[in-house]
Amino acid sequence: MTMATARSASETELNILAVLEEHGNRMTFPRRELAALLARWGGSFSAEEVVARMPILGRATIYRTLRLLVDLGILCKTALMDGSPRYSLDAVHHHHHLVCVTCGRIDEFRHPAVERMLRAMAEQIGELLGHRLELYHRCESCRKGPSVSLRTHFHGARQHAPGKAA
Amino acid sequence: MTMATARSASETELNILAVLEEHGNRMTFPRRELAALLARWGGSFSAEEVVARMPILGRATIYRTLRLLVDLGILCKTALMDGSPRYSLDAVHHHHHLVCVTCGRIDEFRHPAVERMLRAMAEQIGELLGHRLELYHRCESCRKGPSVSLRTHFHGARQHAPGKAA
DNA sequence: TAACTATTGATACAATGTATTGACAAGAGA
DNA sequence: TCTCTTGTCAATACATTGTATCAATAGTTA
Repeated sequence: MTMATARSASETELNILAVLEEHGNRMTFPRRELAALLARWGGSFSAEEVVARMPILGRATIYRTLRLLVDLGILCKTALMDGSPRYSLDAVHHHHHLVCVTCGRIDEFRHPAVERMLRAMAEQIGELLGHRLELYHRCESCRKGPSVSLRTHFHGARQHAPGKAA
Repeated sequence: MTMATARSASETELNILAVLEEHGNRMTFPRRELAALLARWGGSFSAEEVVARMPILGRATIYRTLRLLVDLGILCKTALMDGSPRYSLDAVHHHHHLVCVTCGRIDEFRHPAVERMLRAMAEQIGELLGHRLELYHRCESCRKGPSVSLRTHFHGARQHAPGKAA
């Protein structure tokens, strides 16, 4: 299984700014601030967590910028098992997600078995326009240590539950 | 690829009521009404669409009942490519989803390639607690006829787009 | 039938965004 | 360098998709 390799925060920050510029976006104060913040973040985050850490910026600006970064392929928008959205840096270009149900940690991975499956399905379907694959587990530190839960209350409907899936 | 086989609406309705009862739930007016409605629906639907067609019932009741039915494995909650939730009847017990990006039609399927992939990943990860797999395409009728779009405006972030995925 | 309790409906609120709009500032051209 | 155009911002209102609360009610059982 190929896992994403880390990049330094400042390198990531410069990369974000570069991609923004390449696509003809202006280099504004909010975008610089957000690039710096997200590059340093480490792990996954919700939009509101970013809002809380950047009270100088307007909420709408933050949501707009997150969407822009997702569109540019800089961020990934993934769902926890309960469906609530999380953002994370997109290190590898095409990949899938390994999401910890306890702490919300999101790892990117590539695996031949997944690629094989997608090729097989594309052939069956004829026109595969996109896909969504998330695997839920408990990460190493959550399996050991006293698990720090991500949120008090998990709401919404779960996806395929333990007994049904895998 | 194994596709789900249809069941008659009244048969489905009785099945919903039976499962509800088996789990010690009371047979109330809203539940009977919703069982009848959903059994006849055909295709996928949003919670608000159900609310609109059942103005006699309270919104909270409808959301509560949908969640109950998802928990009981009668309904599936799936996401469109833009992330917006859709409900559909769960015909096969363990399955995956083929979602039409144009009309929102959701088909269930099972495929050995997917099962193989899940087994391989479970072995790698050690503890696979759940997964989410959706494949996006355009269904047969949307590929032919003048496509009737599901909603005017698609908002939110897309998942892996054509160029990136598959 | 009475009593017990799950369920309902109304309402408020939470999470996660998008649309609108007037103000402003970044960057292009003179 | 100055101005002008236009993208961008912040504020705000609103949309979508739910959940929490709580008094009233209706299913179920004794």
